[in-house]
Amino acid sequence: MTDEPRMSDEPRRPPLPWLLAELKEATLAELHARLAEQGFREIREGHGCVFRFIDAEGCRLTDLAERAGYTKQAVGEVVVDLEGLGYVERVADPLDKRAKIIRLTARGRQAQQVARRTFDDIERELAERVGEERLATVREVLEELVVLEAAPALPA
Amino acid sequence: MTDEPRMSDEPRRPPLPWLLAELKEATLAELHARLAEQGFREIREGHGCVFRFIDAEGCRLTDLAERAGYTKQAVGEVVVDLEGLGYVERVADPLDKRAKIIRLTARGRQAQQVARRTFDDIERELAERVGEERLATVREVLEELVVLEAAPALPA
DNA sequence: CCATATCGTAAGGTCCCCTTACAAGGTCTC
DNA sequence: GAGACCTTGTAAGGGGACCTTACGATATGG
Repeated sequence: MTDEPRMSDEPRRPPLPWLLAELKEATLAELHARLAEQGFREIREGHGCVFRFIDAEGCRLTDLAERAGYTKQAVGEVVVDLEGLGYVERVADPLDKRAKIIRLTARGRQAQQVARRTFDDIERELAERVGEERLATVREVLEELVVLEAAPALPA
Repeated sequence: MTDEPRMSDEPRRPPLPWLLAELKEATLAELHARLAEQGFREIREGHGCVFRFIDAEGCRLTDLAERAGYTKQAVGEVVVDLEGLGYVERVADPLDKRAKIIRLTARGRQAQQVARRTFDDIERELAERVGEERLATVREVLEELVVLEAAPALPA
C-alpha cells in the first residue's frame, strides 16, 4: 500500500464534503435548469421534499414531514407554496377532520415525472463522462454509507 | 449491458444529489462533532471558507472571497465572526491602506490543523467501511466531475 | 490631476430550515 | 360520556448561509 503521510508541500486535496457538495449543487442546478426549460421555472430545490415523498393517492403533511426528515412547519410552508403555484392541492380528509390530504395536481404529476426523468438523464450523462462502472461504484458506495449513517440504533 | 428501463413498481432509487447531500451532511456533522470534542465548539460550517482558503502568511478578504467563490460580504461576515471568537486577526496592510491582512491566530492554526487531520481521519474510516479502492474511486470520480463542471469556458 | 478600478463595509433581502406554542379534532380509560 | 391525553396542522419568530445594491476610502494609470 502506498501510504505516504502526505508531504506538507504538496497541495492539499479537496475535502470530501466539499466535493460532495459541489457535485450535488451542479447536478441540482442542472435539474432545475432543465425543469425551467420545460416550463417549470418556479420549482425550487426546497420543493423537492414534496415531489420526492408524496404518494400517488396523496398523503398527509405529517407523513411528508416524517419521510423527508423535516418538521411539519417546514414542509407545510413548501406545500402552501406549491399550492399557490398549482402543483398541489389540499382536500379535507373525510376520515379525520384535523387532517388534510395533499395531492399532486395534473401539473404536479407532470413536473414530478419530468423531474424523475431528468434525474435519470443527468446520471446517465455523468456515467458517459466517467464510465458506467465507476459511476455505479459511486452510487453503491454512497448508498451503503448513507444507509449505515441513517441506522444509528438497532431496533429493539 | 443490463439495461432494463426500470419497472414502474420497483422502488425508485434515491436521487444522486440527495445521496451526495446526505453523505456531505453526515461527514460534516462528524467533523464538527469531533472539533467540538476537542474544544472548538464555536466553529460552524460557514467558517470553512476561511480555514480552507486562507494562506499561512494571511491574505486579503478579496482573495478569500475569490477562492471560495463567495461574495466579499459573505466572507467578511465570517471573518468578523471568527475574529470575535479569536481564530483570526486583521492587521492593516502596510502596502495598501484600503486593505487588511487576515491571519489565523495561534488558536486558529490549531483549529485548522485539527480540522484537516479530522477530515483525513473520517475519510480513512469511510474507506475501512466500504473498501479503500472503492472510496478512492468515489473521490476520483467526484474530482473529475467537479473540475469539469468548474471549467465551463475554455480560457482564450 | 482626474478618471477609473479596487478594498472593504453597510443595509437589506432570500432561501431553507428550526423552536416554541397552540387550537381543533381524535382516542382511550374509567 | 367525561376527562386525560395524543395527534393534526398552523402561527410566530429566529438563525445560518448566502446574495444584491450602494458607498466611502484608497490606489493606479493616463
